[in-house]
Amino acid sequence: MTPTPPPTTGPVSPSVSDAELLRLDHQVCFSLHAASRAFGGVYRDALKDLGLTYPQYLAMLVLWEHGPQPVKAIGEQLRLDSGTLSPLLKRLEAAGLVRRERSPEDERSVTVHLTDEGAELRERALPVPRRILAATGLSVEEILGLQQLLGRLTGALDGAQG
Amino acid sequence: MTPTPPPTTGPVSPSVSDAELLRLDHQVCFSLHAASRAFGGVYRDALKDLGLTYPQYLAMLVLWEHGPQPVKAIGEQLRLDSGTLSPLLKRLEAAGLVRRERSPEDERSVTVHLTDEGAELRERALPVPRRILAATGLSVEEILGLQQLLGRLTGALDGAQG
DNA sequence: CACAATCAAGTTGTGCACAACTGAATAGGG
DNA sequence: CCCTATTCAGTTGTGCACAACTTGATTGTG
Repeated sequence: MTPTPPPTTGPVSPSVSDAELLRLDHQVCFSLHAASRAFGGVYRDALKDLGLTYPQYLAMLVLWEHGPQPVKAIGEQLRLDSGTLSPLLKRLEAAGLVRRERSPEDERSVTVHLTDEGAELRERALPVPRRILAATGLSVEEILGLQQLLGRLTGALDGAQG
Repeated sequence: MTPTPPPTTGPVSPSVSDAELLRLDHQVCFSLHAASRAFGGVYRDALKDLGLTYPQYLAMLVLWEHGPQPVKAIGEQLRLDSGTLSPLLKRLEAAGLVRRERSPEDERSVTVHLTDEGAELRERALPVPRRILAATGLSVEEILGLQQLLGRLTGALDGAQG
């Protein structure tokens, strides 16, 4: 019955129709979107006691792991620009967790430091990941596989546009 | 003050320290977050010509697939509440793609219909998924596997809290 | 019937994401 | 040395996500 639908583009099996892809696509993009927001919900609960949002927690992870660094470096690790980071870091500063200082060598740059309070918060954050990992219901192996696949995916998508 | 590493939860290998998990966790949550946003960027490009954002496209997919339905039903399929959907649908209505009508049977409910213009937009959206799929650099099999894993993940996370 | 509980959609307020832009500082080329 | 281009952080504006709340309709129970 199929008079061979148009072989529009390269690597994708051309035996699948556009109309079918519109549904498959629904599933893929939606699955990722939903998973990301479901993660956000679980983190919201886990981080409530710490007074952090999920992206604020990501920023704190960077500082806990790698110490004081400029806004730009944090942005590169989280793939966020200053339009997102500037207000986020100001909120962390208002909460007393970080300090922002103009770099003396380069007056354009602002270095973000942990305060004592911010450094101490790490202790209270330590049990969070185990809680999250348990909530995923996945094995460590599956998590690692997912991570690797997502890494490849992000690399390809970033390369395609952006 | 536990000298023994806490056997806190069940399925997670207790041989991994909290400190290591704090880094693993960084990778997992971050990978998903980054992948989701990378997807958003590619969709942004692909949907620019259609004048749709990514979440607006998701809402249109639901209407293209399943026809007119109440706001609540759309919200259940996209896992979005009225706080997100109400303004989004108002923007789609302002763009002339949908119409919203109070249901005569239940005056609380608002049914969302496609306009002719909204229905026609589907034709122009047909090539989008193939473009996205190509940008992922993944095979259809990998996509399906990812989808399935993400579905399990979302189910577990939604069950854990939310 | 009356009235409390529930339900749908919408509103408000906070925070994130990102494009487009501003302003100040620095680096580089003539 | 000057002047242009680039870089970094920040600001503005739009849209999404979600909690908490409001409003009006419906349902259920006494």
